[in-house]
Amino acid sequence: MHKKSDPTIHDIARELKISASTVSRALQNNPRISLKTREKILAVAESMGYRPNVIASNLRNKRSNTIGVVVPLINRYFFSAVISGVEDIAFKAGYTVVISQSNDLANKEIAIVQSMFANRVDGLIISIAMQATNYEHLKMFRKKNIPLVFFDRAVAEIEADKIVVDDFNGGYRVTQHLIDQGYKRIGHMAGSQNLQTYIDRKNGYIEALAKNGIPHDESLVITNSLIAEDGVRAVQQLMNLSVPPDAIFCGNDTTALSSMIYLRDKGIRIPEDMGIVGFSNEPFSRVVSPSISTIAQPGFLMGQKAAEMILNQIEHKERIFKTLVLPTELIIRESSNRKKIKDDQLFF
Amino acid sequence: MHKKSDPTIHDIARELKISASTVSRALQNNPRISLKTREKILAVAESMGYRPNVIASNLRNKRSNTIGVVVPLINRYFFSAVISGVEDIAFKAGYTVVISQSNDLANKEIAIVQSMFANRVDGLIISIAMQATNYEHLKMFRKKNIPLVFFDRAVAEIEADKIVVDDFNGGYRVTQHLIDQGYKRIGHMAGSQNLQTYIDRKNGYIEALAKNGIPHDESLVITNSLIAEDGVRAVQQLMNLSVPPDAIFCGNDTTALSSMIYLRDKGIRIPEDMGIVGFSNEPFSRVVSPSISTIAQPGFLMGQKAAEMILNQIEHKERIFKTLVLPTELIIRESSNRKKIKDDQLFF
DNA sequence: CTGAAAGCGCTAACAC
DNA sequence: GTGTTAGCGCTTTCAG
Repeated sequence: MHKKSDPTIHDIARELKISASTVSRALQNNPRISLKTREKILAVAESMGYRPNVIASNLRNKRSNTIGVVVPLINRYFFSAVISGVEDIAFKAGYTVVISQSNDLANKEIAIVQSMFANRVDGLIISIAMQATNYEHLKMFRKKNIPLVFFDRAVAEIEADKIVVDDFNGGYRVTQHLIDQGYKRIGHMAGSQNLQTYIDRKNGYIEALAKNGIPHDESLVITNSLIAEDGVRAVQQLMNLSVPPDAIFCGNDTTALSSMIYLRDKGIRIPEDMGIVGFSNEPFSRVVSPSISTIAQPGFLMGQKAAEMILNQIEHKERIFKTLVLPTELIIRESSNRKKIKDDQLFF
Repeated sequence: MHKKSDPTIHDIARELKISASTVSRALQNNPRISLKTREKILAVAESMGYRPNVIASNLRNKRSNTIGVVVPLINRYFFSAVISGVEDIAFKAGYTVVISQSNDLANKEIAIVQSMFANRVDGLIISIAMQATNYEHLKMFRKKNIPLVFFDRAVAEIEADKIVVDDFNGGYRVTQHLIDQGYKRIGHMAGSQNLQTYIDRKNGYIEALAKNGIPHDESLVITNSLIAEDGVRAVQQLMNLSVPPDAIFCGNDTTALSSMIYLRDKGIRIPEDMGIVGFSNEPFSRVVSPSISTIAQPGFLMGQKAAEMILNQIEHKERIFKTLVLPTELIIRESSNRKKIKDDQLFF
């Protein structure tokens, strides 16, 4: 890794003709070491360019001072905001954060989690891959009692700290909002029903319809992976129905946008002829035209909370698992606001 | 970290009444171990739920199998794309990636780099903080001969592998394009002139003006931190000039967008009255209205290349430092295309 | 082909 | 207040 010449506590000790333990203690500000020796040691350490070898220390202490974070995609605003929040808290607490992305693939997720285990992370913060169906790799973490926190996408059958947004409520409010705007036939583009997140969004949608006495029509619900192309395919399918919808609650902003572009190209006016609402409040949703109504999820906060939860488990051996449900916010923008009830300031 | 019960190679050895060294060798597929014993060992390891302790192995091997990545902001499309590229290559090569963000603050960058050194990363990939002015912390990496790769924002005075985009050419082409579109008085919003990146973009701008016989007017150039609010302030300042510009080459897409919104609110038509070009091809730039002309930087590719370079240094002790300049691409969209010479497909 | 032994750099009883 | 010692889990000579 480096030149062999990296100084160790033994080098410092030899230089000062004292023992390595004294050096070790001084470096940790152990009060048993006299101020004088401590200062001498610090001075020599500095002059030799000494840097503690965290690996050795970790081995000895049986901890890595490292928190693992696994996300489906780094390269997505919501997830990078979460990572940013985790990093913020963890760094301040003196932890290193290692990040990996599963690309939503079960196999990559398994490999990552095993590698993190082998690296003896002190805790794991994870949002599971859409494709995952088997959770043995995560159960192992639980079995070994390694702190585990799920965020956004949690596994119901595993006991752990969980932090999610209120997807049900989000789905409910989106749907209610569309109804309030006078839309009569509301479709839904749902994400993988393996994930509670998307189940909840859909259930919120169904519940809101029911509460308003609107019959639920399964042909208006399309389930897919919510990438841009899926949005186009789904909207095509919906528009081919004998009675197409006049509004669509899209499972995320990506599909909301791709649907919107498709519809616009077909000459369908938004929000006049068709209402569109997304989910996640991706940065682009406020700046596209028409701007996209959506549900804001507090990503950065979620990351901070997840980090706090895992630090709690790590440092206080907390063993009562909590599920934290963060509120969502309905942001009404142009794409669904045909009654012009409010105007979101189009600005950063 | 875990329960004490994590099995080690000694536990496996005891179980099979053989020595730990044999187990170690078998686990590494050392050919000196007979197939029979190897298989027995693998079977027992599997049944005991053995996972190698990478920390111990790293200590012994004096390497961490870890690559450090430092970015100004995780939560920015370009940087998260780079991270994604690094992660892609590093993971395949069996390395762990640890990521930290400097928030563009010099002090945080120093703390991060020192922490990464203490963690004995095998190499460091970094894009330096805008606020940084002192590079001692990075020189230390060089002195210790730890592989170092700069991407996007490099330090000229430090010898290392570097991978940048052709910012000069990018700035040049943006400006030439604006001239070709018939804009006569072109302003520039420049980023911190501590960073070569922004110096080059500005120099490209100046050179293009010169080549076209347009005198360079310093009052048309505003230097700031290129956050959204800076864009607004800068455009206000430019519009208050006795002869305001009729086009602005913004240092990034964020300021391009905020300027555009400000101008639109003032009733200035884009691109008719004012041409706007950004830089970086943030995802939103293609979907806003008008869509923003910009320079595409291949983030994911850059990350992959950076990872390849560092692996080369780590594994082949490569000591000839290269600077890789990736080409940029001018993407002409609505915000500067008043001659309608081409139409970028507004789609994913 | 397998084993014994030493040591990576640090920490923490346990001594004095 | 400081030193001695053992050991974290793994790898790797060196022997046989």
